[in-house]
Amino acid sequence: MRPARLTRAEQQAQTRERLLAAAERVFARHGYGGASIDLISAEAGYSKGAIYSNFESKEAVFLELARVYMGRRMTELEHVVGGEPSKLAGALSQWLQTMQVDGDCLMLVTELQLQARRSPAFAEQYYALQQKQTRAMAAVLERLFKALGVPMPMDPIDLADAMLALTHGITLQRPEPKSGTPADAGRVIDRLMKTFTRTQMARK
Amino acid sequence: MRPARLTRAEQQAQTRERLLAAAERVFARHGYGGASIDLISAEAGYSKGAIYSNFESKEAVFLELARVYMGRRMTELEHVVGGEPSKLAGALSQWLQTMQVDGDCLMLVTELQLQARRSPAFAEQYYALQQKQTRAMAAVLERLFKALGVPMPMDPIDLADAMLALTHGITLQRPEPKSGTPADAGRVIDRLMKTFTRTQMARK
Amino acid sequence: MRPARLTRAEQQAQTRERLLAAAERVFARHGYGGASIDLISAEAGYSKGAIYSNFESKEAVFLELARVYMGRRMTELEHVVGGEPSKLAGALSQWLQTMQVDGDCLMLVTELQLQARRSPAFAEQYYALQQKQTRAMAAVLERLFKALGVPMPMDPIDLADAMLALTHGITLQRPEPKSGTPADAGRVIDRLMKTFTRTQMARK
Amino acid sequence: MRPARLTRAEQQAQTRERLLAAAERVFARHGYGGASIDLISAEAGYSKGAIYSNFESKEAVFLELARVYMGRRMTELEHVVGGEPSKLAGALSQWLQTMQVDGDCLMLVTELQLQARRSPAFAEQYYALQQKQTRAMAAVLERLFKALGVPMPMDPIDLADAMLALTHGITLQRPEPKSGTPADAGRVIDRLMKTFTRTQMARK
DNA sequence: TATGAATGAGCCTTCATTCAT
DNA sequence: AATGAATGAAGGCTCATTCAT
Repeated sequence: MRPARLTRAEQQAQTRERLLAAAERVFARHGYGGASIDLISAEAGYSKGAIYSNFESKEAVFLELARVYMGRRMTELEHVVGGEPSKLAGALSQWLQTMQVDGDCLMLVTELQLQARRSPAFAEQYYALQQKQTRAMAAVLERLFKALGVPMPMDPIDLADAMLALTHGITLQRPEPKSGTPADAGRVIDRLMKTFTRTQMARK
Repeated sequence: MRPARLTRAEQQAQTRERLLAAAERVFARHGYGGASIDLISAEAGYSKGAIYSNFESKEAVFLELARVYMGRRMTELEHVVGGEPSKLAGALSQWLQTMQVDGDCLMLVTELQLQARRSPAFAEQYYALQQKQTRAMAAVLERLFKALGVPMPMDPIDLADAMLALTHGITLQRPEPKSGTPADAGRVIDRLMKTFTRTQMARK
Repeated sequence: MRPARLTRAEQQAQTRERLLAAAERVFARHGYGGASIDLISAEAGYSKGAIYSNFESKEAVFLELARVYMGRRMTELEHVVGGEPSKLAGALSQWLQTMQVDGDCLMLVTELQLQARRSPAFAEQYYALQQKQTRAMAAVLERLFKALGVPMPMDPIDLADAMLALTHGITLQRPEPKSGTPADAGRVIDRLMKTFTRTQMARK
Repeated sequence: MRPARLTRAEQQAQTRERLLAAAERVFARHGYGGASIDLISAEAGYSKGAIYSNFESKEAVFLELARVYMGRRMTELEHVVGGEPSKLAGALSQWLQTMQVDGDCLMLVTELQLQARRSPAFAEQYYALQQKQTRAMAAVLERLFKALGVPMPMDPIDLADAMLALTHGITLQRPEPKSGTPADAGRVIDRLMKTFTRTQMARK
């Protein structure tokens, strides 16, 4: 049987993961500039040094976080694509809403995008990840419109881009919904989506 | 006759304006946290102290900048509303494109929105300004759809919100267009706009 | 008749006096380091510039203040010396108590003494003024003991020195008396004084 | 066996002590306001940051210094109380003279007292320490008078207060004795002390 | 590997001082 | 003479990073 004690490698992996999870919360809450190494390591229950044992620098933590976070979102999105056609619209809406429900998530993405605008090195990595996401989203939309028997109103990639931008943009430009209040932004997005599909049908 | 030398009040007004202009560039380039008082004053050609002769604090500079910047955008938008109906669509598109052409503008707005999420005091002031903008935008859209004889696909305020969010979001999520390259994002927005109006007409 | 308007010279003298009075309050309240030129001039109802029109520098204001303040105390003390012998003890006690009643006065004297320890230039001026004060005090004591028919327990200058030091020291080392509460320090000083005179009488 | 190298805790304790020793010198020389963190850390041979690794803030350094310094004086005083009765007067005189010999000590105490007048938080801590000192001093005086068979001329606490105030006050109001010159103030204090005790005996 | 004391660059802010008005 | 905008040198403090333990 596996011993209760973790091996060295597992230990370190665990530390790394905890640090990244803490970094996600702290970067989201305080932004890149406002997040200090001290804050992050304390949030993870470690000392400053632990970060430097696992990452090159503060920026490296951020970069790795970008990879991990975007990867997670991608995985979720792939589940949506692979799901049942009848549940596509709902699952998509759900996926999009995450950003509105989870304020941390919004702030984190915004910080990533700002960083990409500022650091070319970071940009290269980040835009590649984002492009993958857009493509996956486009695939979802294609399946969705096909399932509805409605022609797409524009290039799928452009539409995917627009949907992602809209979701992010509308959430960012509104006050954080008070807990308990339903995120109003979701309603607008859904409404827009329906407009597309319904009016298209009407067209025929 | 007016003296060649500026009066003291004029002098100070000039300094203030130059500082704000510099602040706009620096905040946009480095973000709120990354913009230092030193950087801003140097960019304006003054010493650090000049800022504190004209503003209460760094945050006060940022707040004033928000007011001035949003005010400018509002004035432009009001010109669009007041313009000739036939040129409405073009003028609107133009107005929206500013954000894509001017990277500074984008970064600044993003910083404003982030700050609003972080500082309740700032939020209060900022969201009020933004709401005014949304309303003006809604008025433009109403005039536009009426001129085209097309019913609006949704509540004008929601649509205005969506258009603004989309413009901002799509620009932020794309790499900064290399100078010379046309901003690709504009194409998507225009395409979306046309989809709305054309399909609606088809509906009849 | 004298015109209501002051002459130039009178105007300036008035400004100077007001500035010094303000300086006294502000230096006392905030100490030399904590008193800013802005604070002083504002307290006097003028702008910063007024100070530099009337004094060389911040230190010059302090120096002049020392002269004016010590001069005032000397004048008061001379009134005590010149007064009626029977009222000598009371008047002296009164004079000493000023320091305990007026917290500002205490802080100011302390600041002067500290400055004298730090700046040799200042020291030269200050100790001369203080010596005059001590001599005057010694004269008062001599008259007092003679009036009481009691021999002085020690050299008059030494005793004067001791009394002044005691008054200052005991006030400084106690918490500021809450307004309304009688200054407790006065009691100790009077007690000490009586001890001297009474016990001396008993000696005979 | 103990390693030649200090353990980490010992290292830090050493740093802390050196910083405090440096702070004592610098605060004494320049006063609270004039002592900068830079100056203190440089005097100790460390960088600015070392102070913030060991103390909360500048005021915390000062407060800790007050504790350490007053503690040291208390310990010395307790040795005086516990000493042989016959040597009491001499030891006491010695203890009091420290303030006159050590200019730094004087300035430091004065700064402490000023700070207590300005900061209520500091006051609370400081006056408690001072009260302990006064009580110890009162105990010394009681033993002294008893050993001499002389009744105390007033309440022991009041007399202790007066002696401490006198010592401090007389030193502060005199020019710093040139090195080599005997501190003249000591003579006055001893003379005063003798007056008390001798005259009291005469009384009988 | 993880710790955390120490470093030192950099930040926001204050303030004595200057000088054109 | 008085004003107050602008200067520029500090000052207290934060924080990414290093390194001995």
